[in-house]
Amino acid sequence: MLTLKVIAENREEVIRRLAKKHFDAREIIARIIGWDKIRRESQQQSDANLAELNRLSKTIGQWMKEGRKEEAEAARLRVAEIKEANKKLEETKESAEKQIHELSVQIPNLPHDSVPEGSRAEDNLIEKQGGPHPALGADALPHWELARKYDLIDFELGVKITGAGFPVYKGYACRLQRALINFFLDKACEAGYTEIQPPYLVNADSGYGTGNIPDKEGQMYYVSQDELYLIPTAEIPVTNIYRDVILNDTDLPVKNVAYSACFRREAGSYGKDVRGLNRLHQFDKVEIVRIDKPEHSYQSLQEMVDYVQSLLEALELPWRILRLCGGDMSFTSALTFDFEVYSSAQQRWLEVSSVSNFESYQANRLKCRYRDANKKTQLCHTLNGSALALPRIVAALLENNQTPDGIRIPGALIPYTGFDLISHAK
RNA sequence: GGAGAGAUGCUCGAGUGGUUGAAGAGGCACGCCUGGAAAGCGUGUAUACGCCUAAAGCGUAUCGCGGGUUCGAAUCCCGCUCUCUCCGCCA
Repeated sequence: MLTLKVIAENREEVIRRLAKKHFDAREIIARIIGWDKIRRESQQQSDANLAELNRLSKTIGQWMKEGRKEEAEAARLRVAEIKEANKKLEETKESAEKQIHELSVQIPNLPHDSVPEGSRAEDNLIEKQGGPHPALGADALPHWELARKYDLIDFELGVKITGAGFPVYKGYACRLQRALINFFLDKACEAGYTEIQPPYLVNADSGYGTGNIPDKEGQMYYVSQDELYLIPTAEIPVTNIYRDVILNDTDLPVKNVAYSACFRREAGSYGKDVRGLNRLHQFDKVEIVRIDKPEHSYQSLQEMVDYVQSLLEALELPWRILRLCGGDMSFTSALTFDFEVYSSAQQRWLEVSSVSNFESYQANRLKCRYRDANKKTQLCHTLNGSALALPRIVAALLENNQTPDGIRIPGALIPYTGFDLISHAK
């Protein structure tokens, strides 16, 4: 969330910038500032009272020793009075703090100045594109047909065991997935990321820290017996490593990478969007996370974008990078680049990665700070990106690389798969 | 799951009702010393909020978390969480 300081000191600018996200912040900010006034006033009075109380307590102790009973008794009565008066003040202060907090979490992050205007996915800006587009015949099959043809993925079996959106991978598909995970992890380690294996279930504090709670609470599976959430992305546990942590400026940028299974309820999705591997309740993903100094975070973002691009090029897939418009960005992001891969048989672009700079928005919730060169603590910037999510990569690999002889494996993956062609069920 | 013990600052560790934000040691930083280093000596070493334009300074809160007793709580009482040990179970 935005800091109170930013909201209060740059009121008009905040309102102006949030308009790009189609969020009218005027009223909510006015309310926050109103509560802040109440908060300050009640704290000032309350602190003054407590100061007197502390003074009196010490004096009473002194007087008791000296045997000045009557004076001590009078002071004791005075303390009771102050305490009674302070009760109300503290209640006022606490409720003001609560209001400020509840209102603050409703305000999305400020979009970066370079975020394009727009409200829908069509308004996103195509930043860059590349990769080979295969020339497929009219008889090209979508990946769910290929999955059946080569007995790679059994969607119906998943329905039987669990439900829709939980496919069962078999044989070559499993090898391909393991290959991709290892390939992505190896590449990230080569690029200087430290590998993390995080828990797949997180508590509410962690969900809150990254902004998934309360905003996207309904998208997470919840284990009520233990009050834990299944992670929709490794971003949550990995970023929360740094919750309530003060880093040294020499530690930054922190660069972590984690593979995890991801679980998403995807409530409200339907139609061709969810066909085959396009949208699943459980999938695998390798995620990169960075914690950085504010002045360096946009360079980090660029490095992450370049890195993800290099993965797609190594996989020889047709890709494009979108700079998301204000209306299509997430609540918590300041600048997001989406990566899409062209799924040639479906003839549509599939999102395979989303790389974002959250600036200090998450860090403020996480209380993730660092000590700068002047030993002052200030909020870090957090960034993350998929590098990469598997299912749509698998879909695109199957579709784009289909040949009459079978499905060709890109060269970079062959050392990991141990085969270069999927030509029959296995 | 059952029984017991514990949770103090960057770390270890003292503290069982009164200038204790907290002894002592270690670590770290800076300074002195040295040709250089080590040793030694000295100084410093939490966070949040509020007051102040800012700094300095001052006030308040914080000794796992929440509540209570008391003029006064790290210290007493209650609840919760977590950690450790033993038993049970188990990849």
